Amino acid sequence: MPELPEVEVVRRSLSKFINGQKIKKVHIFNRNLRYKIDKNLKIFVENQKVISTKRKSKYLLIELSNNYIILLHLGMTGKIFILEKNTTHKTSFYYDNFFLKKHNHFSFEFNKSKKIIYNDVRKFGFVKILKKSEVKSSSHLRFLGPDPLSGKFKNEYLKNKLSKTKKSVKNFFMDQKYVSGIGNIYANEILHLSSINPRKKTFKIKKKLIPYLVKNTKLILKKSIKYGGSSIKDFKGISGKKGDFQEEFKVYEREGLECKKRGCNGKIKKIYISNRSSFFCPKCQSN
DNA sequence: AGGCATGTTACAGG
DNA sequence: ACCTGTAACATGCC
Repeated sequence: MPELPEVEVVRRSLSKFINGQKIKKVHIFNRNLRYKIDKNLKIFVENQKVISTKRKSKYLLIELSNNYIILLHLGMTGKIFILEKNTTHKTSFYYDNFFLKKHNHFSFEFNKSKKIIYNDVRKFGFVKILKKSEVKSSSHLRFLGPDPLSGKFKNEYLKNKLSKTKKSVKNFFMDQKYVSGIGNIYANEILHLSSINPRKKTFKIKKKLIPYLVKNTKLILKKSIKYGGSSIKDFKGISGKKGDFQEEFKVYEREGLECKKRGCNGKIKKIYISNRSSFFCPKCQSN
């Protein structure tokens, strides 16, 4: 499910739900994730209050009152479910339903009728507990480039990096050390909006186009967040709500269909770049 | 049945 | 050193 917009959508609702709350109980159902869940998770987390819920790239960082951080990555299929009983509307429906679901890995209980569950079909996600002071230098966050929605991702930065690498522009946008948070879907969409061929080598990109690339990157990601993220396969927000940005896809998964750009009637093509499916319009992305 | 899938990481080879 | 392709991880969907 999760690239930057989906993780941000999750973060926003999660932070409303858990910030300021004390985690009374941790349950571990299945320790097998990308990294085996640390048995000590319980010890560090139980009886701590949630101070903040932040996002860095595709990672979620839950800050606790004991100066530890829960570092969470959703991998491809990680989901967080909110379970709240005694509410009049839909959330109560999810309560019993999701508790019995397959692929639950762990849960945090705030009180008898309020918990969150981490569920991950493909087990590519992980959860780690780190000292606050060690987070930035951790192997996961250490080499991350700027968040594309931050002020650091601007024309000069992109110009500088694009000129110094020989990758295809699509691989560049998916490379977390240059820009962090963009994956396959949004890389495709950003390049289409910017009329740039995904195979184009970064150093060959016209300098003139760089401000558009920066602008379009931010635009696509923000728009997706506004739509609640993309629900391909089965991404859902934490109380079970679907995102709608997939309706806005201009190229992703649109092989053979007509290009949606105004005045362009090209046919979307699917190719593989570094083994990842890539979609583009040969007519308006011939650059 | 086989190919494909939103992510990350390691390795081989050019 | 940089880049690409391949594979691995685990599971489900078409």
